[in-house]
Amino acid sequence: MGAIDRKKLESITRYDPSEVEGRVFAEWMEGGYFHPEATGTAEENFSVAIPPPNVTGVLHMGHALNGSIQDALVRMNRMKGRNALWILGTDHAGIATQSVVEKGLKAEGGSRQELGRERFVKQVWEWKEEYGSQIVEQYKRLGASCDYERERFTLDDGYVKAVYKVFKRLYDKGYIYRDYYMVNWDPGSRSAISDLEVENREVEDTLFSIDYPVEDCDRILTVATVRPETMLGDTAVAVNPNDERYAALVGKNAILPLVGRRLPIIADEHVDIEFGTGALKITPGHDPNDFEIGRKHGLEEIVVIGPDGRLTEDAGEFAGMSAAEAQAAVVAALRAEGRLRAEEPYTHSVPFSHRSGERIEPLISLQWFCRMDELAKPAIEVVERDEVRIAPEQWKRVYLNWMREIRPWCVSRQLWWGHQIPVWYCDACEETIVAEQLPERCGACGGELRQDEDVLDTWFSSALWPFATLGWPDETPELRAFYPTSFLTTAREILFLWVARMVMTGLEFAGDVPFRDVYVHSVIQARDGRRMSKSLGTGIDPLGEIDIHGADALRFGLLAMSSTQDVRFSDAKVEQGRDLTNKLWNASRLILLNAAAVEPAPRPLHVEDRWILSRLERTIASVSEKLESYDFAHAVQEAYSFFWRDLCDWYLEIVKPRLYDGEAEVSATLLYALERLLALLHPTMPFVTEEIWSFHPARRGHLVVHPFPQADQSLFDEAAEADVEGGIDLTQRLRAWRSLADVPAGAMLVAVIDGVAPPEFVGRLSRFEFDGVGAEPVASIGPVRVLASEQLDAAAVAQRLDKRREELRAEVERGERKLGNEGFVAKAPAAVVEEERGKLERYRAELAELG
RNA sequence: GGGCGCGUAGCUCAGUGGGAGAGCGCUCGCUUCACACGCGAGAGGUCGUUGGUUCGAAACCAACCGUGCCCACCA
Repeated sequence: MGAIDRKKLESITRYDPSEVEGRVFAEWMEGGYFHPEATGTAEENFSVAIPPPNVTGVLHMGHALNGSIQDALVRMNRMKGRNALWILGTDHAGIATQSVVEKGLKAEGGSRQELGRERFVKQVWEWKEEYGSQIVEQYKRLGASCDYERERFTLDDGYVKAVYKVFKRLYDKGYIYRDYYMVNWDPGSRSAISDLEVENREVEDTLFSIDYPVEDCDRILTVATVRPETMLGDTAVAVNPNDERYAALVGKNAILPLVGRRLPIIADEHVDIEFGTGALKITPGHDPNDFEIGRKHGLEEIVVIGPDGRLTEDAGEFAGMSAAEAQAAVVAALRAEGRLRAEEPYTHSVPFSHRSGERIEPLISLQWFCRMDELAKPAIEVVERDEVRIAPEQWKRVYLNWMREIRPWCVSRQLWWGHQIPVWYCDACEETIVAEQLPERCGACGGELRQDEDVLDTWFSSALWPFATLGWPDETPELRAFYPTSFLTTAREILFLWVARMVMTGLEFAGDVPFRDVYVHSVIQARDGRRMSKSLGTGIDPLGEIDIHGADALRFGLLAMSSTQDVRFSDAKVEQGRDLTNKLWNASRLILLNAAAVEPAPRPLHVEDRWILSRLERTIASVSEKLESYDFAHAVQEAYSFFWRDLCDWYLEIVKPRLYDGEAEVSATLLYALERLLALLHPTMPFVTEEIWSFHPARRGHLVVHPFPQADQSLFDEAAEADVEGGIDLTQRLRAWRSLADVPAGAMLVAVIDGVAPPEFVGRLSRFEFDGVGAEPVASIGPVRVLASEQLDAAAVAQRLDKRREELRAEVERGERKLGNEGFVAKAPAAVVEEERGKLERYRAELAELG
C-alpha cells in the first residue's frame, strides 16, 4: 500500500465529514482544477453560469439544490476531460443591498439623504467588500467547483461597460424610451418596480358606494370603490356602451362630490354591466385600468397621491395626509354630505411589492422603458425550434405564452445603488445625451451635463450575465471558449425575470443563444409543506445540515428528493445520504485493507464476479444517462441501490472469504469496481469519494480530474445476472423459511439439492449445508430439500408448510382465473400469456410436491 | 377568470397499460472479525371518489371532491 496511511483506514470506523471537507476542498483549490484554460470552442467545452446570488444573500436551500445540480454536471464534464467552467459571481441586488446599508445608517441615526449620493454609494461598496463574499464562501462549503478565480460582480468595471453599451444600443434602436406612464410604485423602496416584482395578495377591504349627481338632471350615478381617497383625482365616470340604463346619460357630466369637478360620462367596453351599479369612476392618475381608459379617451390625469404616499396639493383640503388618513377624512366628508350610500366588506386581490412587502401605489411618473416585442421575436423562435431546450416540457409552453404577450419593461429605479442610467442632460440647451461613457461637456452648446438620477433595474444587468461575465463587449478568449454556455438551471420563479431576458439579450448582443439547455428544477418546501421563507421562519439552513451530516449527505439528499414536482424537505433523505457516505467509507476500508497488491482490473473467476461487473457497468450506463438527462433523483438512488444492495449486501458478503485469503483476482476486481464507483459518484458526492480515493493504490492524482467511467458493454452478462439473481432469490427464501420456522439465527441446517445446484454462496449465506445424509426431508424450497434435524422444531415447520400451501393455492387460483379468461388468452401478447402459463405450472408443481 | 400540477404504506415520495415500490418509522431476531449511520426476517396500501375505455387501469378518458403553484386590469 506504499505511502497510504493504513493506520488511519484501520482506526476510523465512522466517516467524519467535518474532518475531511475543508481539507479536501483546499486541495482542489490548490490544484487549480476549477480554473480551466480558455481554449477550444464552446462546442467542445462545458460551461455553466451560476444564477448570481445577491451580495446580501446567505446560502439557502434553493441555492443548495441549484448548486448541487450544477456541480454534478460540471464535475462530470470536467472528468470527461472537457474544459469545464462554472462561472461564479454575485449580483449587486439594488434594492436589497441599498436597504441593508440604509438600515445600518438608520440604526446610527443617519440617513442616505444626509450622507449624499456619492458618499452613500461609497459606503455600500465598503459594505460589499466586507460582507459581500459571505455567500461565495458558503458555496465552497457545499463543494461547488466554481471558478473562484474568475469571480464577477454585476457592478464591476467591465460589467458596467457591458451594461452601458447595451443601454446605448437599445436606445439607438428606439427600444428604450422615456415616458410618463403608470408604474407600480413601491412606497417601501420609494421606487418604481416592474410587473414581475409585484405579487397579488387577497386582501379584505371595504367597498364604498358613493353617489355622484348628474349635472342638469335629477339622476344619480352610484359608483363603487375600495379607495375613496382617489376620487379626488377622478376625471370621468364610465358606463358600458350597451348599458341601456345609462345610454341617455353618456355625454352629460357628473359632479364630483367634495370637489365639484365636472366629470364627463363616457362609454367604454371595459365596464362590466353586471358589477355593482354598472357605473365606474375613472381615476387615470391612480389606477392602471383607469389610466388605460383615460389615455384612450384623452382624459386629464390628476395626481393626488405623491411618491411619498401623501396627498398632493391637487387634493385640496386633504393635501399632506397619508393615504390612510385621507381615506378616513374623505369617507367622513362624504358621509356628512350624504353621498355615502353603502359600505360593505370586500375581498379582492391587491398588488404588493415583492421587494418591500408594501402595497403598490399605482402612480404616473417619468420613467425609462424598454420595448420588448422586437427582442422577444427571435427569443421565441429559438425556443420553438429547440435551439434553447427547456425541460421539463411544460415550462417551454409557459415561457412561450409569456413571451408572446410581453409588455414594455420599466427599467428605471429611483435608487442610488446600481448602474446609474447612462443618460446626461444639458440644462443649458435641453440636449439629451445617451453614451457609453461620461461625456465631458454638452456637444451642442458646451454646457455642463447632469446625469440621470435613476439607476437601472438590477435584472437589466443580470440579463447580460452569461456573456458579460465572459468579457463581452471585448472579444475575449473566454467568450470564444465558453459562449454559448451549455446549461442553465433555476427554479421557475425567475423564468421570466431572468431566463427569458438572457435569451433576448444573448441573441441581440452576443449573437447566439446564452445556453443550450434550461432545466427548471423543483422547489424544496419546508417540512410542513409551506414555502421556505425567512419571514415565515420556515427556512432550513443548508449550512446547518452540512455541519451535522456533511455536504455530500445534503447534496445526495437534495438530489434524491428533487423531482419535477415540488417536494417537502426530507430529513430522512439527507440521513440516507449520510448513511451512504459512512457505508462507502466502511466498504472501502474492507476492500482497501484486505486486497492484495494488484492492479485494478476486471478479473472474473466465478459467476458472482461476472455478475457484479455486469451490474457495475450497467449501473454506470444508467446513472450517466440519467445525469445527462437531468434525472438526478433516479440517478443517485440507482447508484445507491447498486452500491448498497448489489455490492455490499451481496457481492462483498459472497467474496469475503476469497478477499481474506488474499486472492489476486478478487482483489483486482474489487479495486477496479471501487475505482469506477468512486468516479461515478464523485459528481454528486465529491468529498467522500475524493477522500476514499486518496487511499486507493491506483491513485495517481485527484479524483476530481479522474476520467469519468464509460460503461464497458463487453462486461454485460445476462447469464451471470440470471444465475446470481436466482441464487439471491433462493438465499432470501431460505432465510425467510428459517425465520418463520423459528430456527435460531446461528444454527446450521442440513439439506440436499434436488435438481440444478445453486451458486456456491447460497448455502453459506443462508447457513445451510447441502450435503446432508440420512434424515427425512421435511420441507422443500426450490431445489433445496430441508432435512430433519435437532435444530428444527417439528411444529413450527409444519406451521410454515401450511402457510406456504395456502400461499400457493392462492397463486394457483389467480393464475387459473387469469388464463380462464378467454379475452386474455386471445388478446394479450403471446409472451404475457406464456409467462402466466409458466408461473401457474411452477406453482402447481410446488403445491403437488408439498401434498 | 385562464393555465399548470398534485392526491399511492404511519411519514416523505417513486412508479404512466400486464401480478403494488424506495427511504424513514414500526415489529421480531442478531455484540456474524467493513459499517448498530450496521446485518437478517416481517407487518403495513380496496393507489382521493364515481363513471367510462380495455381481455387487463394506480397508470388512459370524463366528472366530482380535496390541495398547491403560476398568469390575469372587474371597480
